[in-house]
Amino acid sequence: MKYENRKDEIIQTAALLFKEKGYSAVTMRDIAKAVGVRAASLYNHIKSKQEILSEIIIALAEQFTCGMNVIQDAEISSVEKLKRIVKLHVDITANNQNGMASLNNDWMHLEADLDYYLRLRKDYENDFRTILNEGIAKGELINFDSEVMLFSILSTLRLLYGWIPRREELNPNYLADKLSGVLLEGVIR
Amino acid sequence: MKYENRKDEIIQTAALLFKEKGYSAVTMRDIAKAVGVRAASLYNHIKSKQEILSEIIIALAEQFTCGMNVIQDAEISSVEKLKRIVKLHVDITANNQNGMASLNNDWMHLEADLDYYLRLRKDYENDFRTILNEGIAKGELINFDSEVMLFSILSTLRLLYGWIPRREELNPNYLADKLSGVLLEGVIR
DNA sequence: ATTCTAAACTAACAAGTGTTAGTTTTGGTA
DNA sequence: TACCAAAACTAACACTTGTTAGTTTAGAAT
Repeated sequence: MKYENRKDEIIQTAALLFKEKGYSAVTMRDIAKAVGVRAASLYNHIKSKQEILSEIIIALAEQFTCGMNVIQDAEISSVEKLKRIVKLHVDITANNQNGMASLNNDWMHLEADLDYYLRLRKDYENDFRTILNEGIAKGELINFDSEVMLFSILSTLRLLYGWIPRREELNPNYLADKLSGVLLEGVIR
Repeated sequence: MKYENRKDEIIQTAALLFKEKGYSAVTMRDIAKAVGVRAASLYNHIKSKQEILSEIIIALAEQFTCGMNVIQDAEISSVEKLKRIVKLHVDITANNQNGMASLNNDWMHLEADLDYYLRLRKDYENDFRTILNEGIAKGELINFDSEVMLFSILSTLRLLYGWIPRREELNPNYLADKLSGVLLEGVIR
């Protein structure tokens, strides 16, 4: 059972098209054709093109917020928290590669939900920053510029969506492990 | 002297708008208004909207190709080559933040030059891969999955464009140094 | 068999798209 | 001053956009 219902089918189909061409370049007629229906029929299930984008992005942003809250409250080392963040990104991305493209590239086309999205993203980044600074303070992490560390790790995790699909043979646990290794331990012997 | 001529002004202005909303969401009338002119007047300087995108992306792609060729031919260690790649990205991005957004997000809207762009990108990635594999073979780099290493480093470098502008106080040498540190040596003490 | 509702359809809209044709303005050179 | 080309302008084009109105179809419940 690939889709829960027609609305879900429309949203998932749209997410695929948004990933390939971006939100603005995809028309309601494109989505309709991919679903096998006329453009006007889409409006029996969704309110607007905007609503499709919002449902894709907000659902994902809330998954990240939720996952981060769990990690933050766990009583584990800072390094372990970083590993769980990597795992969080790998898991969410593996389950929704197409939607992650919209989250990364089309968030600025949100209208009603733009402020809400920006708040979620800012909070997420602040939580991430806090974990890094705690790790530095406790001596678990090298005392590099924590902004550079945040940017470096997060940008890799953000582009996972365009990379995972090409290596479907990999299971998420293996990938999260390897990625944690490279991101946290570096590449120099 | 900010612009070489009016064509250059149009292209740089367009690049800024493309970064903010994406190629497809920016209209010729948007570009014209930002330049301070009517849309039809743009066509005295450029052939089409497509041409603007091509000039932005291809110029940058060729800079990377050129830079990579120099690095590849240098007689230096693999680690030193990686550091020079980081510097290459920092320098090009610092000089063209807006254009880098198009290179990353709007390349799929290229038409005539799409194949050429894809070839340049593929060659660049292959050269990068070769440097990593040589480093592993010579024992300079940890024997991690080289595809994971390639993805991890390159994805960070690709998103520099959205991050550099927020820290204009940093000079490129300092940033390249810090970034090389985190990317190559990791963050764990 | 009849009813009814969800969901498909056709047709059309007003606004916006990239681009062209033809005309006027501008500012340096003869 | 007269000229001329570069570059601005106005007006319009053919087409595409998201969306709505009104109608028909399909299939489950009575």
